[in-house]
Amino acid sequence: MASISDEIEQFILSVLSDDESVKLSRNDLAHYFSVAPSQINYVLATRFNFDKGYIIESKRGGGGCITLVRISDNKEDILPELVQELDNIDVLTFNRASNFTDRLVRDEVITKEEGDIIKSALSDKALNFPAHVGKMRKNIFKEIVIGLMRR
Amino acid sequence: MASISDEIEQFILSVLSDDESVKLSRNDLAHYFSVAPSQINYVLATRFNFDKGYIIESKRGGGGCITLVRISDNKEDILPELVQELDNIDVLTFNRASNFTDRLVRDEVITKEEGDIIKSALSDKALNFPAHVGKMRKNIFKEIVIGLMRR
DNA sequence: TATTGTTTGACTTTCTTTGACCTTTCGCAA
DNA sequence: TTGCGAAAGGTCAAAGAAAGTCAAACAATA
Repeated sequence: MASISDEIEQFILSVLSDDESVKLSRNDLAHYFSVAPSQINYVLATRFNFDKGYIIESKRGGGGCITLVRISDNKEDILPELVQELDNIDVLTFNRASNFTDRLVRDEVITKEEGDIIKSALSDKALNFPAHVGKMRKNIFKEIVIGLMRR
Repeated sequence: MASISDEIEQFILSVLSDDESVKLSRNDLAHYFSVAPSQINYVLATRFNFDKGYIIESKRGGGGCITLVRISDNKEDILPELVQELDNIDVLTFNRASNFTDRLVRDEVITKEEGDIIKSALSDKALNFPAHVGKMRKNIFKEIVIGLMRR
């Protein structure tokens, strides 16, 4: 017995088709399936999350919408591995972040210039604030990596 | 599903084209797009503000109009000016950081890809930690800009 | 029965759109 | 020359239009 969430999942998959991304209207979807709008969030959170290979972006307000992006798995699987690596650690030193970045440059996932930007963002100087430096740097770096995966 | 403000933005960009400035009639624009005249102000304030690299001048009364000027500083001056701007503020919202970044991309100081990395690093998601978000984002961004100056 | 997964709704946040009222400028008439 | 009215544009707050969050209620399953 398929739940309505399963149906919504199938529907979204069908409109996604072979495309790399789709724009969805949360309200329209909810209305179409006669469910609460927040159920769309539930479906996205459970069926189209990062672990399942998707990135969700959205904009609120008038003209707002949800963009669902399928992560291409063949391109660079260094990046998903890196995210997993980051998920497995609690804090990240600048040194380690720097090593990761160098590897991305060496493997031509990013340019040297882009690597430099990342190192700037993660430098001790950039993060000189009074708490949990390691955790937050990890956070930032993870976000940067996720951003790169969209290329 | 672009909002009408997005359409107006695109229209203005198209009439601006490669020119350094363009004269606009608020009333005509509003009438052309069937919106309230003040919506033109909204588009200018959100899409063509100083942070994004534009200056708005206007004259009221009969024959009055709005002049939109694309700031064209020397490329070498953009980054130092930005650092100074950052020194003058205490906190930096993501929105403002995003505007600054867009300008750097527009004026070809950085590539779009590099801009995306910066936005990732400065996103609320990346900085979701429990204290002084604004201050620290400013810090990070300043470091990124200083890093870019070394190129 | 305990746990896991689904559905709903109240409340929040963000961005857009509108309208009422204000200010500046110009041309014309007294 | 002054004053008035029309013709711009400006400001600001309220309403509207999305999407997000979170916890409680409900359902299914081990």
